[in-house]
Amino acid sequence: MTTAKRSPDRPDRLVLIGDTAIRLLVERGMRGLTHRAVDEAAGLPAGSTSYYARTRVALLEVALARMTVLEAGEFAPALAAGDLPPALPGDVEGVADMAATIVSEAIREGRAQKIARYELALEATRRPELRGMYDGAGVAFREAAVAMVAALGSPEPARHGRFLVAWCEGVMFDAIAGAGWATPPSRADIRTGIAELLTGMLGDTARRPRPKSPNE
Amino acid sequence: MTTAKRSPDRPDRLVLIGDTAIRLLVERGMRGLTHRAVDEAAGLPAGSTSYYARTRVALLEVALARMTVLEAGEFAPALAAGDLPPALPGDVEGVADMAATIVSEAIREGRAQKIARYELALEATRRPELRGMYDGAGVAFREAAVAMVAALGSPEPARHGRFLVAWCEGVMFDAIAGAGWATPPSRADIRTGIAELLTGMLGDTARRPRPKSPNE
DNA sequence: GCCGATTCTCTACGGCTGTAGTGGATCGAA
DNA sequence: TTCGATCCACTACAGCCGTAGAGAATCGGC
Repeated sequence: MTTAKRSPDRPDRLVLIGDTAIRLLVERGMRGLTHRAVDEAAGLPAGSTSYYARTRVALLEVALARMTVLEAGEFAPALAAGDLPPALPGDVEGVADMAATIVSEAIREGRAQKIARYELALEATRRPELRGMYDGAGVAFREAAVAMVAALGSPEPARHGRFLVAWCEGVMFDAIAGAGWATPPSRADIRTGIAELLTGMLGDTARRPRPKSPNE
Repeated sequence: MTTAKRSPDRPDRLVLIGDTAIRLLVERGMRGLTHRAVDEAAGLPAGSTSYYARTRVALLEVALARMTVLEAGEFAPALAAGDLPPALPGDVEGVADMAATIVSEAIREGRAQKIARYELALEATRRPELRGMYDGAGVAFREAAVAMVAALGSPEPARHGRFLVAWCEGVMFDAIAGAGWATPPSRADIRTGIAELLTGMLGDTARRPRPKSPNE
């Protein structure tokens, strides 16, 4: 009942502040994100951001909360459509194809959002208040990965899901903020890479109990 | 001849400033790295950092240069000892073992340094001056990875080397700054994961030319 | 022992930062 | 319509920031 009533036509100020904070984080980094800069960039009256987010950590929380919503919105269609987990025990290619789409788009259209996310991840390293919010944000995505590798027949879905996500994160970081920024991998390369990773995970223990060398 | 002569006993001020800047980057983030903070944290007379690094970007360059030296020092023993590339065409386990050691140590003892590196990578996103220096820093490491997978028999060493490094980076980021910070993977898990990735890479194209589905 | 050049210390300055408080505008209930 | 409460715009303030320059200290050649 404290913040329940708002006129529905006005795009909630906190959303605007959150979006602008994310934009500043991307364009100017953590040093460029200030209360006054948000006011200016968002075209808000001076002091507005300082009112809605009284302290700096509150401002970071607004940005992180907004980013959580944005990221959830990205995966919502795929998750809601029941596409994952694909549930076909051997469909490595299908999973690789879908994951490659996500990663490839994250590198290109989603580049800015990823930079903001990295910035907040680093900040969460030093601010316990942000840690919980950050960790909670990607939990649905990570659980989907675990469910997916489990459906593929992984004998260790927890570890395999975690490493699958880590592979994707590493490719994204390299392409967005790392040395690979100038030559981001093609969607096809990513797809092949994920397929190789999955094949290695499933082939070693699931399909072949132990014999390490191929049969010929 | 401009900066050639220095009394050899004094630990070069720039090294001390660089080390301290890295420490501040880890402990307080980009907003905590300031000329005055370095002076104070390093016990230098007020204004020293501002003299050695006249501008802010100069200070970041000092930190990045120092980090490049530190990281080179870590891999120097292994590289100098001729351990890599191991050069045995099928020695997946050996390579996985060595890489797992590097990653596992980076997560634990090297955690702080990695945080500083991420911080600078993000900054390089916005500062072209830092970009070249950052990209050049890890080039030896990445080339070693390419040489290694080539020695293992990879038909696409460039792509495979890149993705191997990306996998490692992803695992490290997750364990250091991501949601996996509370439960970092064990060295054994990392070793297994790398072995799976390499098996998938080499098995799919090298050992079997084309037939995509298993033969049964 | 002297002196010019280099190396360093210290201080100044305009500008930006986080945060809090004050007073006016707006809204819903009576 | 009146009035209390909420929402918001604006201002104040103490402190820290990057950067530049003036002068002291130190060093090496003579």
